[in-house]
Parts: sequence; C-alpha cells; structure tokens
Amino acid sequence: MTEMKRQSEGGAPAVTVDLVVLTISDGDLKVLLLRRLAEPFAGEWSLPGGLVRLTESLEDAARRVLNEKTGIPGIYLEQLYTFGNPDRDPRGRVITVAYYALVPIDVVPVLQAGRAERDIGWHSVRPKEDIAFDHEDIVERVLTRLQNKLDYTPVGVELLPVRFTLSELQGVYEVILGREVDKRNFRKKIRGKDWLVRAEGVRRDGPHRPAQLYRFASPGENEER
Amino acid sequence: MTEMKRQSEGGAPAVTVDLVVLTISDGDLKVLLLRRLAEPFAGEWSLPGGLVRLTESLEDAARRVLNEKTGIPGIYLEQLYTFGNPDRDPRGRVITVAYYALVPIDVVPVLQAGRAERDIGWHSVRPKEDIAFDHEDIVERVLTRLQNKLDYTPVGVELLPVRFTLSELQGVYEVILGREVDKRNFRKKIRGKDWLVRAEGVRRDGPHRPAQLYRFASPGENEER
DNA sequence: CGCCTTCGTGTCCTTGACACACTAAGTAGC
DNA sequence: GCTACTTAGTGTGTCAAGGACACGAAGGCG
Repeated sequence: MTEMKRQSEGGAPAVTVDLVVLTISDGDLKVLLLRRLAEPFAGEWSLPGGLVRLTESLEDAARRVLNEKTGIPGIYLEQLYTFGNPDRDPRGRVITVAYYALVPIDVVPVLQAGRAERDIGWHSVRPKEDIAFDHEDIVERVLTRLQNKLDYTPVGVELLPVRFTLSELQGVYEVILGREVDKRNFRKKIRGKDWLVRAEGVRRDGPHRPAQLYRFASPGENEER
Repeated sequence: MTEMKRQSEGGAPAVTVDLVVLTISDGDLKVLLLRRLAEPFAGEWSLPGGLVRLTESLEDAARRVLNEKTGIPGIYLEQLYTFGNPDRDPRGRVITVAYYALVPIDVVPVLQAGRAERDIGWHSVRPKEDIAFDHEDIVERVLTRLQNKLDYTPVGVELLPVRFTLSELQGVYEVILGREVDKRNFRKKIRGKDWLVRAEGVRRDGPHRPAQLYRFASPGENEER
C-alpha cells in the first residue's frame, strides 16, 4: 500500500502486496509501520506495500517490497490472505495479497531505507493504534495464524538470534500467545519436539545463574538428547 | 479460469477467482471440473473460474462464478490461497484467488448450467488426472486444508444432507483423511464435541439394524447428553 | 559470606488418543 | 418361522500429552 499506487484503469483491479513485518523487542511483538505521506490517510500509519509487477511472482514481489521499503532481508515470508473488498481503498479497486515476515531481533537495527526516522517505526501489535485502510484486519489475522503455528512449527527460529536461551524462546511464545506459560511445562514440551540442540556457551546478564545457550537443529541433526 | 478471460493489458495483472467445489458421492471425495472449450489447454479439465469484477468483493465473485458455471448455490465458501506465478497462464499475467466450496450430496443433481453433460463432471480428487494450469496444486492444497480443519470444525455439515447417520459422517472423515478410522473412537470423539443432536427417525437401507439419524446442532442447542 | 535473582529440573493428576470385541436389530432366503 | 448375514451401537484399558506445582543450583553484588 503506497503512494506510488495508481488507480486501476481499464477494468482490471490493481494488485498489491502488503507486508506484516514482525519482530520482538522489549519483550513485545512489534509490527513495522510506515507513515503515509500522501492521501488518502496521509499522516496515518500503514503496512509497507506496493504494486505487483507483471513479471514477478507474488512472493518475489513481497520480498522486493520488503527490501525497497525497509532494507530488511525478509528471511521468513509466508502468504497470509488476500483482501479484496471493493471499498478497501478509496482510490479505486485494489486487491492486496498480504504476506507476513518474521525478522530476528538482531537484524532490526538496519531499518531506514531513506526515510525519516519519524516516518518508519515498530509498533506493538497488541494494543494496536489506528492504522490506515483495512490494515488492522490484516494484522489481526497474522496473530491468529502465528498462534496456530506455534504448536507444530518452531516459529521462534525466525525471531531470535542464532543462539538464544530457553527463557528467550519462552518469551517469544508468551508474547505471541498473549499469556504466560509455565516454565517447566514449556521446557518439557520443547524438549519433546527435538527442535533444538545445545549451543556453545552461556549467557550472563545479571546477578544470577547464567543460562545455557541453544540453537535450532538443522534437519536430521535432532537425533540426540 | 475461463475462455472469457482476456489477457491483461495496460500493466495490471488480471485477477480471477478459481473454485474447488467438493462433494461426496459413491464414498469418494469429488471435485467439480469443466472441460475447457478454448485454448489454452482446450479439451482438458479445469476448475471453474472467472474474472473478478470491479465492484464485487472476492467472495462475491467466487459465489457468482460458482452459480454461473454450475448452478450450485455455494453454501460453504472459504478462501484458500492466492496463486500468482507469472507463467501459470500462457495468455498473460493472471493472478487467481482460489476458494473452495463444500456442497451437500443432495443438491448435487442440480448441475449443468447449460453445458453439455460431457463437459462438466465430478472427478475423484485422489488419483487426480491431468488438469489444466496449476489447478492440480490448488486441489492439493484444499485437501491439506480440509484435513487440518477436521479436528476443530464440523466439516461434515456442509457435505451431508441435514439428517445423516453417524456412519455417513464417519465416511466423510475417512474420505477426507484418506484412511479408515475406528468406529468407536470416532463416535466417542464426535459425541465429545457437542456438534450434533439426535434427529427424528432412523435410516433403513439394507438387511441390518437401522441407523439413528442425527443433525448438526445450531449454536447454543448443544447443551444436552 | 549472605542475599537476591534467574536457571533448571521431577511428580502427580487429568485429559485426550487409540486399540480392541461383543450384542442389538433388522432383512433375506430358505 | 428359523437361520444367516449385515451393519448399528456400545465400554474398557493403556498410553502419551499437557497442566499444576516447589525446590535446589549457580552466580553477582554488597
């Protein structure tokens, strides 16, 4: 969704991709929003998006837009849903294919692709403020999707640095689920999945016992414990 | 996907909806296919589809196409996925939003919206024959989606007549999952869900004990047992 | 050396998943 | 009308998974 978007002409709807870029910081799940510079919704926050070019696949388009608008290399990218209500964009018929991307905390500082700092920023997904178009619905849907994926896929992979502690991983789960989880049960469950292996070293970050570091197991490597 | 579809002009991709219409007959899960009359893929089978009009929502478009092409009133309709590889249609850039519809056995006879009988038909989804475009991928994805939904939603509702026996419902599950399920466990699980209530009457259809009829409970009605 | 903080683990209980075998009721054929 | 056949319908026992729950271990700081 961008100011470059032209009203569709000649009978065909315009097709865009919109991106829900998520990361975790300050113990919260954050979505990347851009401030709209042009009408409609000038001044409001919106998801990064852009027109799909004729020669690129939808996923390529999503990846390109992500890179152009944010400079972030979208590691994990998945199609979410397609939104196409006729009145979702006041400029004309725009159908948008929404994707979501998960980026690890430690690549976040990149940001700012030639944009003033006040016009691009991370916003909590939870008490989400007003955003343009139907982007609130889109963010809503990502949350549900992520919550469902937690059970059967190691979602944390894409949101954490390569080495992390179990507490950090637990934090990811809590923030996505929006509730606390029991430490012991969490560790038991994770261990049962064979998703991770111990990594070298520990993390010391306070006056307390250091935490063992882990990393995600590459496929096939998980036959230990 | 239809012969009315024009190549996209003026830079914007064409947007269509394609429909995976499913029903159950002869103990098999069937998908509705139309024979293509024009190039490309003339003579091959394909999913019903059509262009999205400027003023209708995606779901409305899906519902309209379903009705135009098949005469079936799509009861249950859900968005599946959007397919947009640049080369998926040799005529030009066509992005298609796939929907799937479930229709009960007893509305099936309707069919034939002015089409020769040999050009429209139900085909088993399982050993699926060659079909045009990337429609095989689309059907594939529906199956996975349905299998996942079986656990937490009463999928059978949309594939059975209002009154049905537990064995019939079990058949729906088996055909979607592609494997047999244990009768006692199935009944126990279903009873635990509070999805159904006993209906009036029994079904007699052979030299054996008649089966109790059930129907799906309307929300709030399920406080019995 | 004592205190505080987080790390890290084991047990019990409840719940759901799954394997499994027999009786009940009706029709058809003799 | 008796027998044979066929599907409907039911209950128990086992095991795995998930939730609640409490305490010792390790290190930093004062």
